[in-house]
Amino acid sequence: MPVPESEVERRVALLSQALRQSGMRLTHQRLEVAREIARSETHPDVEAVYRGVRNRVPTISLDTVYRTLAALTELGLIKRVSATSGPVRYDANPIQHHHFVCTRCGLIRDLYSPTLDALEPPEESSVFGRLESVEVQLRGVCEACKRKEDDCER
Amino acid sequence: MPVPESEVERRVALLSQALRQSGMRLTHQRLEVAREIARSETHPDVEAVYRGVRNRVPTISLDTVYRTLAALTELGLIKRVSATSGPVRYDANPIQHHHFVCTRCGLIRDLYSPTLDALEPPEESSVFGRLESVEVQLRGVCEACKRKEDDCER
DNA sequence: GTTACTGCAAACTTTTTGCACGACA
DNA sequence: TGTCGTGCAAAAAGTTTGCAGTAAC
Repeated sequence: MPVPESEVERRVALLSQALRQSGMRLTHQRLEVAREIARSETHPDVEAVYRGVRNRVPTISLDTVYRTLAALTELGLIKRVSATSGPVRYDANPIQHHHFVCTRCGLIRDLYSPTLDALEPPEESSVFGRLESVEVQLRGVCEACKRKEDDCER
Repeated sequence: MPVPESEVERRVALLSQALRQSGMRLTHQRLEVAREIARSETHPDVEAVYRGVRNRVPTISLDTVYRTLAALTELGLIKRVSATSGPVRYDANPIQHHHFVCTRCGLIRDLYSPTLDALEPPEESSVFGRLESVEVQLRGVCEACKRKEDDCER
């Protein structure tokens, strides 16, 4: 089931307005990238967005899609599904735990919480397939990055 | 605070035993990669594991570290922190929601749940920094991949 | 008319793969 | 001894950057 056209346009309007307000120019390319991602339900990667937009803007470059998605993410208008960018990172801690992830620098800290461990996945999630684990990700800005932000504002 | 040496050795023993049981050979390189990741608290990427192991096995190659970590992940002994590997994927759905992620094929499905939305992050998580969002990730094997597995077992 | 944005090309980073030699069981 | 694993090298995949022309405001 696709996102209804009215909802798509509502999202595009939000994205457009936010781009404007942040001082960025609302170019044809950015508008169409925004429309493509607003319409998507499949959590596309950059390449997939590029393919979609090219149907309407055949001359757009992959770089522009990268730059636009990065800008929208920076403004908090869209999100990366994986919390961190860059290389894959591993975790060998076999004890049940959760993560705090800094969206600025990628810092990851373990979080132990019996309350979170006890979390019951909703009934309906079984339609997706066989569940193997539940992980809660707290996303935010770590202390170090907070200090850096404060320093810059002075 | 480092992982206590006794806990490290316990984890290494678990990893070694599991490697053996799966029919893989327990080489010097694999043992040291296992030790390095068991000891780590920082959710290292492949490069960082490589640097650590090289102190003890100067001739090990980066490829071997890649292959060993991939094998340990495949066996479910360690986990990637980001649910999916491969290119970064985006989400433009502004409505609060959570994700089901297939650990085999990377499929991501949105999950709406007022119960999960209402989740209160534990008090102590505020020491990490400023919290901005909470996302619950259900990980497992999607219906399509389950079918593929069943087909192979016949 | 300015200034920011785009497309192109090249560079860089991260990850994967083919192959011959060496090591584990 | 046979087979699996390793290191090397090269390639592939994903992402970033500098620059000159172009378009938004």
